[in-house]
Amino acid sequence: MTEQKNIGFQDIRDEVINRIQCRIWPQGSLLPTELELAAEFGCARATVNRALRELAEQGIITRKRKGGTRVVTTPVKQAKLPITVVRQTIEDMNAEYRYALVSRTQIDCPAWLQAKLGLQEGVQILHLQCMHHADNRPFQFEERWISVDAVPHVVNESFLTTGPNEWLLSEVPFSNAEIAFSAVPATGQLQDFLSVPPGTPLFQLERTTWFQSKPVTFVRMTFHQGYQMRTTY
Amino acid sequence: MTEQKNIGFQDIRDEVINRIQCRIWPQGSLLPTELELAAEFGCARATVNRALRELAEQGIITRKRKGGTRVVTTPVKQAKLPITVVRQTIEDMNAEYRYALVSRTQIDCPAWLQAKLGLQEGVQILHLQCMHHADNRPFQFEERWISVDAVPHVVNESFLTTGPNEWLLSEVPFSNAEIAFSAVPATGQLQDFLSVPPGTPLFQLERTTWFQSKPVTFVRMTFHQGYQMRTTY
DNA sequence: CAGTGGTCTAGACCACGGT
DNA sequence: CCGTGGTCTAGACCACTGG
Repeated sequence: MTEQKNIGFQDIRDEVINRIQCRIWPQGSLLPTELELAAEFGCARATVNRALRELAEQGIITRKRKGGTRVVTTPVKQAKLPITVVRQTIEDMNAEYRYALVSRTQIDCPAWLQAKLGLQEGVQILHLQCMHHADNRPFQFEERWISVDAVPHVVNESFLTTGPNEWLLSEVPFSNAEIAFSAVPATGQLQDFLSVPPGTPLFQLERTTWFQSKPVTFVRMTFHQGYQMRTTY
Repeated sequence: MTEQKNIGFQDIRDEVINRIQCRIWPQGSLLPTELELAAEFGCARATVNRALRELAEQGIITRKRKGGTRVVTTPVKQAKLPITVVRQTIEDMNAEYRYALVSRTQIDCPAWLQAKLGLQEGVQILHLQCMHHADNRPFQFEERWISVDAVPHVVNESFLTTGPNEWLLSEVPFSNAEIAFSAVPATGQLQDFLSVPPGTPLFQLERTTWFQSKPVTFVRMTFHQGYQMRTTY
């Protein structure tokens, strides 16, 4: 007796993936309807729906009312990359984390930042520079601008012992952001703080953050020489 | 009469997000059970379940049987970044795409690649070098190694007019991959093909791809000076 | 052991959009 | 128009896990 467990939505999902990979359902082709699949697998339509909805979220198939379900022709893979705080990243490497505040000044919003964040004129900005070390070696130089208007009590924070990254995370959680990765040459402060010769290629991450449609902060994080950001899909 | 439409799972999801942002349910706190929420919103438990499941996938809450649903303390944001073919990227910029094959050789698998892909000894590898141009300016230099064992008929492909990226996408769709981003200096061929002075910082993406647990290809894509990869969350 | 989320069902109604 | 997916319901059973 081959015991047949009840079919679950995961079984259906895996079987659909399999049939697509085996070209039983080639790229661009039309899949059976939910009702037909439910009949084939001997389960409720809701179960098939859940399986196919998940695959649609992953971008493997597209679904249209009345149009049916199709295998996409040019899959657009979505790499999910977890954005954690630096301390986490470093501790995950089993290295000792050390934080240091470099500078902290309150300024009028410079024009370039005004434009980037879409702010009014004359807004006050808290400008911070920080260093993050791993096992006493430079790991990341962080330069950050925070809108005092968006987070008024930021002015009461010294940021001497805790980085702005972690403070903002608990203060303004679940915000939205735009991220840009690039390669930049080590110049000015970067040379000194990251201990590299001028012109050294460095990996840089810029992020603009909003909370409920209100600009909160812009940050530029530059990593040590040779840093790699990794992910999977 | 304030007409009250039926509550949908999206309404519940948005309301939960709102309550979390307003600190009605602070970080780390316990949410009501699905049954309680269903009663409050006047809908079925399945509807609440769908809403909360979605938030759990986004990493905003964590759910445990018997343990209940909690707001996470340190949200780990997941940036989704769409991986498309270069041609698509360029055409989306309204630029003219041009592809050129630089070299194509079949070789014994070098030791470093063997280790990286976990291949046997003496495996045959097709080694390709290609250039991708946008409006006749260098955009990306692509260096690729393909396992002949995994995709035997790759040897019949000249890759004179179509890049290996697009060919593999239609040949081995829906594969898994590991990705690494970094900043590298322009050296050797990179200087020439990307028309930059030696040492120029360049953004580089390396990707190893598997199909059904079998290593297929390793690719190193180096972008033109100043390239930025962007995403959102 | 008992409470909570995880999943499935059979049925229903609706919204979109191709024919 | 009418077929397809999108969603909701009321109920059920199960699996995990905290007390």
